[in-house]
Amino acid sequence: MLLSKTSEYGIRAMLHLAGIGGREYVSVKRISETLDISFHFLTKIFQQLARAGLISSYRGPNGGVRLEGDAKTITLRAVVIALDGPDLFTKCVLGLPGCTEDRPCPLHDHWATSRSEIENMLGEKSLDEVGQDLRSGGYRLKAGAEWTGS
Amino acid sequence: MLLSKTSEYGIRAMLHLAGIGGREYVSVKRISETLDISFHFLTKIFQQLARAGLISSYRGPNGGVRLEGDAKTITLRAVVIALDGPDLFTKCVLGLPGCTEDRPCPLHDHWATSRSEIENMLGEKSLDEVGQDLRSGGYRLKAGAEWTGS
DNA sequence: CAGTTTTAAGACAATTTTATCGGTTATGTT
DNA sequence: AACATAACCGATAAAATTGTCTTAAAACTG
Repeated sequence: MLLSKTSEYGIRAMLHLAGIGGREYVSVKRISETLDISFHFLTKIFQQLARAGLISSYRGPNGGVRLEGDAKTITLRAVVIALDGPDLFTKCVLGLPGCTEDRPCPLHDHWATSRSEIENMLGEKSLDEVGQDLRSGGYRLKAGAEWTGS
Repeated sequence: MLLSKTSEYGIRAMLHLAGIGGREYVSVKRISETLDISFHFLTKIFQQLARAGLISSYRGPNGGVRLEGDAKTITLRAVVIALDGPDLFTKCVLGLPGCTEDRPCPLHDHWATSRSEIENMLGEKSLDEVGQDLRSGGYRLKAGAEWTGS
């Protein structure tokens, strides 16, 4: 599995926020119900994202979470790094410590290519852009739903 | 993490066998010591690979495991599928069931590209070819070793 | 101020993955 | 036949991941 459940949920939630657009706070409860994700688990995920500075949160009535700063500058790559850590983009595919150009594993170069392909996929598009895709319709963020942009 | 520990170990062990070349049986104990992998764990991995038909095994003195059939036809893709299952090559990157062209997640197309890149990396080269690379030197399969082809 | 809504945070439980251990069975050697 | 080697197999344990619950703390409402 490429991504942990934590990252899967986190990405879906962040894309959902991007799809909504706007700067209002959205309650985690609401998001968890819309996307069919465990509320308490999602809460923790947002706490991590808040510590990483990717969202801000607000307590009390009409509180919730929202994308922090400019959605144009947030990438999925940053979300994955905040939740799963940077291993996917840095570690040897065979788990060998100190796998470098000098002392490579047999897959070193090949994996470097695949990895940058993945890094591109997650890093080239901003959350804002994907949000626009979502609003244009035709995409979904949960099982069985046609669209979950809002 | 792209691959499970099981697959990481399995690939390293299979590449090791390919690097040795030849048709003799090599004991799992010996392999586990050479590659610094838990013996009992590696035993189980080879059992899975045997059930998948990628290796054959032989009990008793001078027994062990060896690549089954022609090393030219075995790919790392087959090893990963035997150990981790086909999910990496089939499932939605966000874990959404039924994510298809018709009803895609926002990453569907992008992931399809990255995925086939990975599938290529693991599927285009045979174990035999990587084995030759190993014998030519300069690669390693364990932490801290210069070369573990034999 | 009391009560409600909502995130924050930590403890706890379940599940999956990773790893270890011990005994059994097959095979070869003496 | 007795012994050594080595894969096979099931049970167990440790660790990481995933998920749940409970209590706090903050913010609003009346």
